Amino acid sequence: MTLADQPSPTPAKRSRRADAERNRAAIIEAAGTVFAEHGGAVDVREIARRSGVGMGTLYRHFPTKDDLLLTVLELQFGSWLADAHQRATATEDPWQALTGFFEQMLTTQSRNRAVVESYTTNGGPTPACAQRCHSFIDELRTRCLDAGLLRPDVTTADLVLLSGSLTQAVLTTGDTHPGQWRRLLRISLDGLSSRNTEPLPDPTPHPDTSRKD
Amino acid sequence: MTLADQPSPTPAKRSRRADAERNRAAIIEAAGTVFAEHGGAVDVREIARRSGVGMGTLYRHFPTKDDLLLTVLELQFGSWLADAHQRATATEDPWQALTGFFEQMLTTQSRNRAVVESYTTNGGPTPACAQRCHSFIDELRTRCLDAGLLRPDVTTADLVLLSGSLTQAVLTTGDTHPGQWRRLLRISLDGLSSRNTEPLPDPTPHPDTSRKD
Amino acid sequence: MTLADQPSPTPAKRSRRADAERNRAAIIEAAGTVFAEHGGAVDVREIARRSGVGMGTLYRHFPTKDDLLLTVLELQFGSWLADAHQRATATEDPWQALTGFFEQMLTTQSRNRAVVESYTTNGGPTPACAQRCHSFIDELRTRCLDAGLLRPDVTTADLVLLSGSLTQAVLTTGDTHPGQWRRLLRISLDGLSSRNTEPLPDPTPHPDTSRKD
Amino acid sequence: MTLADQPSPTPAKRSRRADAERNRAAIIEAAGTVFAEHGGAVDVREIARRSGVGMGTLYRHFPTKDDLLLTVLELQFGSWLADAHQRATATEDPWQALTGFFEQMLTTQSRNRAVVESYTTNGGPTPACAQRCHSFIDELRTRCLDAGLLRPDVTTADLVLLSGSLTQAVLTTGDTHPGQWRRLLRISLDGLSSRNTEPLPDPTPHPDTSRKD
DNA sequence: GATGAATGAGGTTTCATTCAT
DNA sequence: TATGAATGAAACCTCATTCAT
Repeated sequence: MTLADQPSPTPAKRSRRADAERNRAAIIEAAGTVFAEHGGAVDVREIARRSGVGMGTLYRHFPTKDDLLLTVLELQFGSWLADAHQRATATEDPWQALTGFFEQMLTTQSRNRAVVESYTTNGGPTPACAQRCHSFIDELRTRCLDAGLLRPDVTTADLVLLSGSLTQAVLTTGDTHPGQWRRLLRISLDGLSSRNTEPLPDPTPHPDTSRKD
Repeated sequence: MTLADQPSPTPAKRSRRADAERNRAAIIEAAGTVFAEHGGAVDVREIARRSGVGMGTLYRHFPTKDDLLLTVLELQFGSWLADAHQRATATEDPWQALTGFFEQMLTTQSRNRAVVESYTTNGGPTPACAQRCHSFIDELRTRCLDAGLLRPDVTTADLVLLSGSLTQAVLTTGDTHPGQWRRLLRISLDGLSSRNTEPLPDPTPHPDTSRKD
Repeated sequence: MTLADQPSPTPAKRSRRADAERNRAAIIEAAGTVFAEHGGAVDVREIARRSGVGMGTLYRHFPTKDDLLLTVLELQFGSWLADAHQRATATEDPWQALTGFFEQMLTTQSRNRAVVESYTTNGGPTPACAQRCHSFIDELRTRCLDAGLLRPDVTTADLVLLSGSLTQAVLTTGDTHPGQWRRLLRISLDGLSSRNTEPLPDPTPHPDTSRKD
Repeated sequence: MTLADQPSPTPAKRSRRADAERNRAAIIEAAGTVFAEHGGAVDVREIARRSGVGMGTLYRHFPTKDDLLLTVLELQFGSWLADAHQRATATEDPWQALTGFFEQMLTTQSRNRAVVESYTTNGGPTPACAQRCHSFIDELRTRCLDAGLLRPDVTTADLVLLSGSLTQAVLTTGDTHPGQWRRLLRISLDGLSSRNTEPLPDPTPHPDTSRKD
């Protein structure tokens, strides 16, 4: 594709690999779309059809439907996180970085049923993904805290939970009220700002301070 | 089969009715539990087993699995809404009423997979349910607005969306971090308070300010 | 079908069960035939077709293809062993009892691919079956030994192994040379008789008496 | 690809041939092992993997899985028979020759699932193989008969059948009771000896002397 | 009206064979 | 010519729904 393309010294073995790789990419792309549209319960055949390969090819690349789903989710998650990282690094203002992160996350994962399902079922595509996401959000949080912009007792877990929660909202309103989630995001961000001085409730509430039932 | 079969003057038809009603109730109760535990994708047989009736009986009362699911969701939703109404009426302070509403909603719908799924898929169990919920929340909003406690441009749709969004968070953390969602709720409520003066973004963004794609 | 058929006092519940039982029997019968003809690797659909039931019915009665196979084998084995027991008890002469046992076994299991496969793979349909068979053969052996008719160092394991071995021979010649296995049986029985006085080789041969490779 | 590719005066075509022959040998060797271990139902890929060639190469040499299986069986059978022949020729004592033949057969074909399967399914790898085996056994039989060591009415078919039968026994006990089949062999051989004077039953029993069923 | 067995389309996965490189 | 990815027809099994009793 680039000018530097080796015209002939490439061994034959390579060209086959390229074809397989193209198929693999097609499968992943199709699966990404289909899973996003219909969730993880779709018929595998739909993916095979959409990617233009036979069932056998699909199962050669991914030994199990679940493997395919996980691979797709991890890839989507990975590329999203990479993008998020880059944007955050490029943004001077800590609060802007945090805001931008949420914006991008919700824009990207909007309409992706499989991703939202994964949040509901496993708290994220994969434990590893969840961990990476946690680390990244922790950076954003630290930056905001150091700048005195974030409520001091907001934990990373709070922000992670907020992400998943908003993701759900985006999916819900995706088709009908496209822009509405931004309002919710603003509300949440305002609630996160250091202007709010009251401490957040203890995650493990004292039995005497909580109501009976 | 014998004459003694009808011990009371009640005609046979009526006793059938009572029996049928009891069955219907058993089915609904069992379905409520099972759908809440496993989501809408459970095997119908599990419900028949748990309710102690045969498949035929179940399908006599509910012609479709989906009918059963909807009925159950509507009933659960109805009783929840009635309770919410009563509590709200009994609460003087508008803000307390709003807060209590969210608390109760999230406490009740926590761990109910079917309800959360319904928010994701259809924005609520039923259009009718969504409408009733909307109306009720509108009342709470109006009370808070009149008392000057709520951000003036918060719409009812915003609050409804927030409900669904938080519901998701509750389900996610239900088993592992039981109390954490209360922190998220506090953050959101703080963001809703009238202390926040900046206007919320327009739900239907102007074409010139939004990006092309 | 017979005159004694109860016209009505049979409760409804019973009749359903009877139908199901008839289906179950039909499945077992069909499976018995099909497995015997084609071995354990046949398509389950063939069994469903032959028994006149749908796939679901088949899988309601037997949760797994393997369950079905095992059930069929156990039943066939059980009825065969019961018959064998009865015959042996009815036979005075110990040697005749032993002979008759082999005759009946080989006659019955002739042409049954699944049974022979089970001997090859697991040494019998089931550990339990193998055990019962072992016990029964042990009785026969003891009777012959006590009468001084059997080579004294023949073990029950030897006889069991001989059974499986001959079974194979029967299957092989079943279609082409129907009666030939009887000659083999006679040869084996002659080899088992106490006329043969030389001791049998030790099952764990001494390293010095065995050849190098 | 370069001129140096042809170090010897042999034309390129010939080196191809050599390569192809090496591949064919590798396939046969691997297939022999794999079929012996797992039987004829193994995945063809396992053979390709073990032989280090691609699927295409495999199918160029053997147009069908069954062709490969048959070829392998014939070869194994051929080399086995050649060895058997040589040993028999080298053995003076006829009875020893017969005994040695069985010993060698059972030792060699022990643990070879494909061979045993072939006996069950087709009475041997191939009609041709069966024929050659038959001829060879016939020689052994004649020698023993001439020496007056063998029961006079033992046919070659009897001995062939006995071979297949014992083969099965060997496979069955191969892993668990390695030496036991030798006891069975001894019993059979004792039954074959001319000490046994009673005539063997007629292979095609007269309808009047045989029982009705 | 109740029962639960029966149905069969549809889902995931395997594997002998072909074909583009 | 060798390669191994691609193919797709089964194979096994599930489950919403119907129906005979």
